[in-house]
Amino acid sequence: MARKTGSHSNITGPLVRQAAVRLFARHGYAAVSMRRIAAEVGVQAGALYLYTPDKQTLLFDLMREHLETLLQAWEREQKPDDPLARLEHFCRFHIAYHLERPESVFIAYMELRNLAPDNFRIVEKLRRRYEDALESILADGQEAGVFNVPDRRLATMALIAMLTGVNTWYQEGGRLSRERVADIYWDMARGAVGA
Amino acid sequence: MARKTGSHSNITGPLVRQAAVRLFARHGYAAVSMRRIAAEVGVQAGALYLYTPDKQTLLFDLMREHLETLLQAWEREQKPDDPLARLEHFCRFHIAYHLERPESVFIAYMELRNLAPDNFRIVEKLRRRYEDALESILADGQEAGVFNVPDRRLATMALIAMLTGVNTWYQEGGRLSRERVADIYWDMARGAVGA
DNA sequence: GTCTATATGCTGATAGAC
DNA sequence: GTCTATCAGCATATAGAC
Repeated sequence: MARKTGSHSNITGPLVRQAAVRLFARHGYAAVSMRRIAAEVGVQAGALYLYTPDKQTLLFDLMREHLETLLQAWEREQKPDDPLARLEHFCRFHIAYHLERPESVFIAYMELRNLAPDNFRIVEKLRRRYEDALESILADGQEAGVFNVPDRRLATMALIAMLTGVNTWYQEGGRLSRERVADIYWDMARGAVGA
Repeated sequence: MARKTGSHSNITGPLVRQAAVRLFARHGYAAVSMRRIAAEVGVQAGALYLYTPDKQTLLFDLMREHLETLLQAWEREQKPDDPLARLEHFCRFHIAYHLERPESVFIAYMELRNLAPDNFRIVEKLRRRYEDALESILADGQEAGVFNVPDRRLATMALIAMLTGVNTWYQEGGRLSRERVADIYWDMARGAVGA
């Protein structure tokens, strides 16, 4: 059995990404130095470049991974047939998934302007794919006569903004449980699409 | 008549703030240097310190002024008596006001984490006053039996997130006019509160 | 795989000439 | 009111020892 004595490549790499997520979310990409990320991990700054070619790529990888994981999680979900039930399912999934990883969500929304143009295009395409998942639910419900949505694209953007907004104020152990929050938001979402 | 020949104190000051708004909105507070702001204005970096004691105060002043102007504008509005009409009025005011100054709105939402703690508290108090304006409309409508809102605070946050979200996708001269967007969003807001 | 040392350059802010 | 020059510090990234 080969044992990589003293080798931490499979440990330090994830630690670097975790530290970067925490620090980027708290202080912003531009305000966080590679030195600070290294200090959080417990290595020197130079060692970071074993795990990422540069700071920009580190940010891009975090955002891309976040969105790809989100899309995979959504695609794996068992979806109901009924449009109304599917919309409810989406709302509850969205809130639960986003409350579970607030730091990655925050970065994915706040650091878009710090992406290099090529990276920005890729990330935007992934985000659009997620938005389209909701939009197709609205389209089906509209066709079935269950929803009343004058503009599907606007309704999509409005609902996602509303649902993601939970992340800006929700506090663990606060006045309301996640379950209760999801109940209330689903109620408002249903009303918003005229169902 | 005293003429301040060569004096630009009443011109350069506003130019500095305008340049800071544009650059902070586009690249983020932490990513913009005082030198770059100065270059945008057409002066040297040292001259900026005639108009602001430091970079942090410049950011704080921009955010405070934005929120104070928003609050003043809202307080000056003629409000209808009927709760439903008042909610519609708030929705249309919010969208119109925010679409009119997207850069200041962006900064006020994105740069909170770059405020010094004392400044943060002041800005948060101003924001809360604006949120409370909506919350009191919801309270009145709930009492009058016009709305069906299980949690007023949540509904407030949900509606503001939905309405402000317009700023993230709206493009001047795009597919829809501001008027049409406001119509559609008001429709969704009304549905969300069960009216 | 991690370290120290270092290059190259930009940062916020100040001093003093004009 | 604006300029130039400058301080002290920190940035990203790389080179080479161990």
